[in-house]
Amino acid sequence: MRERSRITSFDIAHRAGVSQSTVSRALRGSSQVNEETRQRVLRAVAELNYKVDKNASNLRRKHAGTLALLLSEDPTADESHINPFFLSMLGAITRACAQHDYDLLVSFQQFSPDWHADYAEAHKADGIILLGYGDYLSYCDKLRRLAERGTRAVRWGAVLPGQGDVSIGCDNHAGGRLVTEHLLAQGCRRIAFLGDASSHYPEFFARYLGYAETLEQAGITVDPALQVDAVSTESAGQAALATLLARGVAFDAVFAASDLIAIGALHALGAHGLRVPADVALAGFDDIALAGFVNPPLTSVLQDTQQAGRILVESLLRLIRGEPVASTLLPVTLKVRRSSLRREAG
Amino acid sequence: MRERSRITSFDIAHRAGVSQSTVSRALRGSSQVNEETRQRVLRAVAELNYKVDKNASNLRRKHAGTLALLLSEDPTADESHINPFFLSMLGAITRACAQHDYDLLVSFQQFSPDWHADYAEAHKADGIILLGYGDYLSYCDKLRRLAERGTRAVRWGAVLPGQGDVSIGCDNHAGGRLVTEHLLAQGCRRIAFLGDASSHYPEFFARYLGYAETLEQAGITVDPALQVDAVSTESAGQAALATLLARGVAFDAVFAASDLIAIGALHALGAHGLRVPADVALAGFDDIALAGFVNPPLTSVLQDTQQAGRILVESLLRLIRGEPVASTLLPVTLKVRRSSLRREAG
DNA sequence: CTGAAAGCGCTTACAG
DNA sequence: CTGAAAGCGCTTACAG
Repeated sequence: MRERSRITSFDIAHRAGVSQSTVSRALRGSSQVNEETRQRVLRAVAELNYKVDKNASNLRRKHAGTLALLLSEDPTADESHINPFFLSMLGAITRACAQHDYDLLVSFQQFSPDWHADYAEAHKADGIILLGYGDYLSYCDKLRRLAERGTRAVRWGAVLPGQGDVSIGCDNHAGGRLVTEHLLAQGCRRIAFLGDASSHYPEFFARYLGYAETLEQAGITVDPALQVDAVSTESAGQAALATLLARGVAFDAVFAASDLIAIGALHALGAHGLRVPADVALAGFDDIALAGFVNPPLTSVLQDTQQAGRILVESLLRLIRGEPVASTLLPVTLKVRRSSLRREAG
Repeated sequence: MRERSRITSFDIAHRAGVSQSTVSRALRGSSQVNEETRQRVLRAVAELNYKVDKNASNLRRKHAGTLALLLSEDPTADESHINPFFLSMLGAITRACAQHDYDLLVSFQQFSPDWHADYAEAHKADGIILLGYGDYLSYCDKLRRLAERGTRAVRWGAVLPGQGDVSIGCDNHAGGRLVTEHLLAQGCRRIAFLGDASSHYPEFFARYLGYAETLEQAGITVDPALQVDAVSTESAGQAALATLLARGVAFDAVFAASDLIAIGALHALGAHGLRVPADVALAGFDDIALAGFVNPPLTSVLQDTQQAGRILVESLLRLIRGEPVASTLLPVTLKVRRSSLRREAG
């Protein structure tokens, strides 16, 4: 495959006038090597443009030096339209991996149904990061199987009490409250919720619970007719809003469980001649880049993906080192934009 | 790191009652192994849930079984806001790698300036895929250095005559023509171009040349005051449109060199009280998912990312096998949406 | 068709 | 502080 004969640690040893073991020690930063010797080795390495062979090193150390990222999106989602929220996470995870000198292997679940076997067990990766809004219950037993086999895994998602796994997630419940309180403060009283609200989608469900709780505390009865299921895509958002309209119930605000749903809803509202925010206030969740660029700009809940990515990687590395790791619940921030400002837009 | 002792090919050999070499042969699909023996091996593999150790296999075969994807965005781009166009490519590339049984290592250039050394030379990957709108001239010599060291690389980008490398790109020139012809057909005569138009950004430049050529063939003189530099971000698009307005030149259409630029421009137009398409027709390039969801929906040029990803991977694999590989120029399609329809919207 | 053996390029006890 | 040697788990000539 590679025609020019490889430079190995023996070549370095020869050039530096030391043994191959010393080269290895010098390069791995062993403290028990003379500083002058180390410098000689480092010079030879630079001159010959040598790089340690990862396969050999990893084989010997029984360590892959690699984390695998498994992204499982809703089956309904078109693979070419991955949720931008995940892209943002991917960037953060990639960066965190690089900082810890780990490689990142990326895989999309749709393409490899047998991922639990493919990955961690092939010893390609020391651990895996699970990302995705897939049905939670449906992969609970996959998670269990992974754990049984000693595979280290962390996941982005709902942080639920009594979970055996390590989850990093944002405070969806608080996010649901923030949005709902804001909409109430704008004078809205009939607030629709677009998004699945069941234990199959615990993140959406927590947002829904925050919404429902806030309404009740404000003395407003939660109307089931105002909730419509939707997975996190624009088309699901469009469809959900159409369903809502078809029900003929009155509503003065829409709280979409994700920005993609909100953008779909925005589209559908416009198509039905409803103005945002004048007729209907609208808010989403995730604060994807796009949220600030739709018209009107979309009120949303910011999750700090940079921090999330870092914590996912660091938690996994701790797990790999056998250290105790707890789940983490990250705070959220409400980003108010024009889509929900009825007072000004009146 | 991994407490439970690993299952190796020796365990399989023992259980199947054959030698370890036979296990290896059976698993690599060697034709010189008895079908019955192979079945016995396969059964033992299934029972013990064995997986070939990639590190050992790759070390022995001098083969990484991995491709590296290097994404280099504009330095100005916020890392959390990667161009969705690239996400779409990433999906396609991941899928193509999986189909060819290669792993994909992902890296973002901002995080590792010395990528040319880090990657291919560390023998982590058999070859690399370069993705990104970075300054072309500035990495021409990086490309040359990679080639000198025998690194296999393919890139997504402009396909220029006389390039020594393997590039896969879309027909940007044709795309520029399509957009411009369409805007002319809508009755526009003063069409601005937002995007860098120099050899530093050959893709944008090709789009610009298609634009300029079409105008001239229509008897319209290209006015340099109507071109404003912009890299591919929303904020650059906003800034470019502000610059255009500040120049005080009249324009009835904007052709943005990318959808992100177009969306930034759309934002800025709205802020200045200019209606799209009534006052200004607008078109972008890339046809990202978002293009259909902004208001009004954005006319754009579709590049087939699924096909592009597949061809990038297949070209690289051919290069790795030492087969001759040519650059590929992919066709584009104009997607007309409301943002450019002045006739109807007039 | 199958087995015994060498070796891929490292890391790390073990002995000095 | 340094070297000689074993061995990580495979693949693949080599010999039958």
